Amino acid sequence: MGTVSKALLLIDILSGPEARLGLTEIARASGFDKATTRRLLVELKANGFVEQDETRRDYMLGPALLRFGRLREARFPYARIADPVVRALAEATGETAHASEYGGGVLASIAVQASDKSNRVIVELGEHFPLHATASGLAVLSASPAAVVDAVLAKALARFSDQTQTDPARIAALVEQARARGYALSDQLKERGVHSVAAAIRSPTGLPVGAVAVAMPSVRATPDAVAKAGALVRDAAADIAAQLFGGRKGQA
Amino acid sequence: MGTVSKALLLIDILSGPEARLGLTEIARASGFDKATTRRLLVELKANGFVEQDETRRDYMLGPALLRFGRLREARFPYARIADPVVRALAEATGETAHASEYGGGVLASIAVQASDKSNRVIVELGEHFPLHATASGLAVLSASPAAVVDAVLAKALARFSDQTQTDPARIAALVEQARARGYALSDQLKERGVHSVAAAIRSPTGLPVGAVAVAMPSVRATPDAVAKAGALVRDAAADIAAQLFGGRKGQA
DNA sequence: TCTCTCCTGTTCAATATTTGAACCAATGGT
DNA sequence: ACCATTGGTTCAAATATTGAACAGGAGAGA
Repeated sequence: MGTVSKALLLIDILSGPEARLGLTEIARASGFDKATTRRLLVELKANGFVEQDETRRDYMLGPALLRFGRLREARFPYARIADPVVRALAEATGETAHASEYGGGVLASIAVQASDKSNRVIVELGEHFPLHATASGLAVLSASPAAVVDAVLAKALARFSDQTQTDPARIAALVEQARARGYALSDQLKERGVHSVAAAIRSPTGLPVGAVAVAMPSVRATPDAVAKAGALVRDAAADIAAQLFGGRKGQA
Repeated sequence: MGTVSKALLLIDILSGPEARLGLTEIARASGFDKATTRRLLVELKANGFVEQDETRRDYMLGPALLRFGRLREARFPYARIADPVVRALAEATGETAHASEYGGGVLASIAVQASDKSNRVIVELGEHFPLHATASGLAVLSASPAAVVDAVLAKALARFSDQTQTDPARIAALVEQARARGYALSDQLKERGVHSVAAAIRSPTGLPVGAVAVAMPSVRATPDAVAKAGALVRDAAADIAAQLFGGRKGQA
């Protein structure tokens, strides 16, 4: 693992549920030595990627991330385009809808609109979606080259619920179904009681840049509701792709 | 210069005016060897901080930046708070207004509202403000400890216009005036014909987290207009600080 | 088609950086 | 007063980084 990846892992750790972490906590979470962790943090801090509280001495995400993030968004307006589509999707289905972006091997939510029902699925902004155990992940895999799918299924098959599939062949079958159907399903794969429907957002080259999904409590996941959501997420994905890549010069 | 800083410099380069750059261009811009540059890029790419076009082979800012930037913003909602204040400021003065964030030694714009006059000052989102030659920079220095001011004035004194001050003592005097006045002025320091007025946004510890500014063409920078803008930016800065740090547990 | 040029990407011995156990000082709880 | 835990520092040993030279491909021009 290169030094750069180590530093970026620290940023990842600071993106966890705890917004502010002390040196020792970060060292523990990363598995690096305290001295190493600190040197990395100091360097990240000097570049504005993390910020340190003057008095409490703990660390948090820095302002540079916002700056670069805004620039990225200005050049590739994923969130700006996905946001309204996600809101419309939540309104049309009455369920929680979200869009995620795929990059660097991770799929993470970038836009969320919660359902207004009292029994609803909660999705956090920035939350990671394991590729093998979420509808969004399966959708992304269904738009990825076979080599990538194989590589993913060869390793990361964490178990989240008693419904999580961990057999590569079974997951490959789910991916294949998703490809044929145009959208992916997750029937409580990651969490009991949650049923998700997702479609991949594809670049002009066909590769996935992310996914749009609707997540509903299993009790409301009737075949009809699922089919309706499936058609809607497929349209939403196509809509986002069209807006992202529509009138522009080629983007990957 | 540590490895991490080198990698982050590449991100900085990719934030330049050219959104997509090839390996050789990035190597040239950074001054690193081609092999080094590539290794860093590959590692950044594996973490989603840069993205590479599959066919053109050139590099651009990656999706992870947006993800972390949104998280940063969710935890420290600088842009969300600054945006409306900046818009109000632009409306009240009829001039271009902007807010910038300070971190990692750089001060960069994070919110901009252009004047609707035809003769107006243009400020780009993400644009850097040299600390010694802009009103925003002087405002930040005026809220910084003397040691920091000295360190800054000891090195970076680039010349931008024939009005740019490069004598540390002269700049220190401007900083002192800004401190006494509560806002800083830049009379064509960076660019001929541009007059700016800025106030620092201070955390509860007194340290600057950024600045708010109004930038007007010199022809409209009458003493009255400047004084009015000064009072407004001072209020705007206090407003933003109050909202940022108001009802919350201590933030740096 | 051949050649020339500029590009991305690779290799490996020389070199500079990173690493981590042991250390210090400070703080807070008992 | 003590112990446990924190942030931070040191320096020889271990490891990752460096960069000149190289390979292969794409495009331009003759």
